Amino acid sequence: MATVDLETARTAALDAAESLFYARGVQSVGMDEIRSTSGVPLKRLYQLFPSKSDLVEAYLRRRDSDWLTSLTHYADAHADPQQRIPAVFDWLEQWFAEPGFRGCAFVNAFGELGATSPAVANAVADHKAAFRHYLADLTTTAGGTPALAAQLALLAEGAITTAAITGSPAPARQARAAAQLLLSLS
Amino acid sequence: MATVDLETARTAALDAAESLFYARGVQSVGMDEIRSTSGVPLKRLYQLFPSKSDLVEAYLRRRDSDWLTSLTHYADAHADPQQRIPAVFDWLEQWFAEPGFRGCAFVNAFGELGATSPAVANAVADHKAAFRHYLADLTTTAGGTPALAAQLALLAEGAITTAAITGSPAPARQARAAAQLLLSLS
DNA sequence: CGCTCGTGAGAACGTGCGTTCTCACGGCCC
DNA sequence: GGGCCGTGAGAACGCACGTTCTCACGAGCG
Repeated sequence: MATVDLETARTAALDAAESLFYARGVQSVGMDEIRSTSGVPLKRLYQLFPSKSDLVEAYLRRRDSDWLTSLTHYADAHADPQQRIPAVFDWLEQWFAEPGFRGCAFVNAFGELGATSPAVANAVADHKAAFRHYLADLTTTAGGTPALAAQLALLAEGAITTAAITGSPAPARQARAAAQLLLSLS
Repeated sequence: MATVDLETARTAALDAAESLFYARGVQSVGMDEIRSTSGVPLKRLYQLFPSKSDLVEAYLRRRDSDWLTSLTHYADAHADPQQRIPAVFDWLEQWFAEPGFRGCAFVNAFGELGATSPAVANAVADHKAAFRHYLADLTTTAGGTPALAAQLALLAEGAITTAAITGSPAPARQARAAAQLLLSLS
């Protein structure tokens, strides 16, 4: 029966979309390449995602949840709330050092499509809001103010962008040091 | 004589390219729209810029120099070196509040084309390096270390991205406050 | 005055790609 | 076993757009 693999097909499509869109940008990847990479025939691709924009949005939504899940698992593993914030930057450093790292998928998508697609702009805004929200939780748990949390978010954001453009994971350590300093003042 | 307006045509073309590319992204603006907006006929556009990629690169190069010139004029107007660094963030805040602000043109271009065009990736890297270099000058003049300069750059970078995505100029003030704190520790 | 050469306006060409259509195939139900 | 329906593979369509070509025009020169 075919309906069985509907979910697997969806996963395969999203896997292909994620690796291709992230590596090369949305507009330089055609639906045909999604098809050949995923093995999901075009017809079913369009059953699952009525248009390319739908696939793009689903890609962003899934990546949002995966990314944040991975980060929170890593940081929350530290029992001491004071150590969870530096751990965020450690996690970033590992991410930056991964082969194929090319910055924040959401920032990239925003630059590419934010001006022409409100759906993309919203997905990006939601992702960043979720990240700031998580950081705010960590910060208040560690005894910091919301203002500090906002500053830590800026450091992380700047580190991601700078690491992408320079191709070096060093910004993670610089941001971590600044975060520690700001944290120690509160 | 036609050769007279070669420079004016070039300027008009770059003006149109800048406003259109920045507002909507490179790939959603066609050469024909550059033509109609600038008034420069297609033939001459292709004399000035043999391909769209050349126009894109020229757009980035000119914006790099204009952007940095505007920033340095603003910050260097402050006699006290200690005040120049906060002034950078004041300048950012004014920029963020401008109508049509849509983040850093270079970060946007990187997300759109960085993976497929080395020329764009290089232009972006050069721009960010120039910015960091300027900030490093300001920082050492104010008695800070290179490490501090790097952290200030991350704050600025994060503020730009966050302001773009949230549509609010508030990140400039948050980054300014963090910068002042870090500066006061050195 | 006629010839030439560069220009401007816009048509035309080629390609890439999002989306849809064709058609033969293979299970499933009566 | 025979019609029916969904499937897979891929061709086909339509459009957008980068790039080039056509052609009529007007200035400069012998």
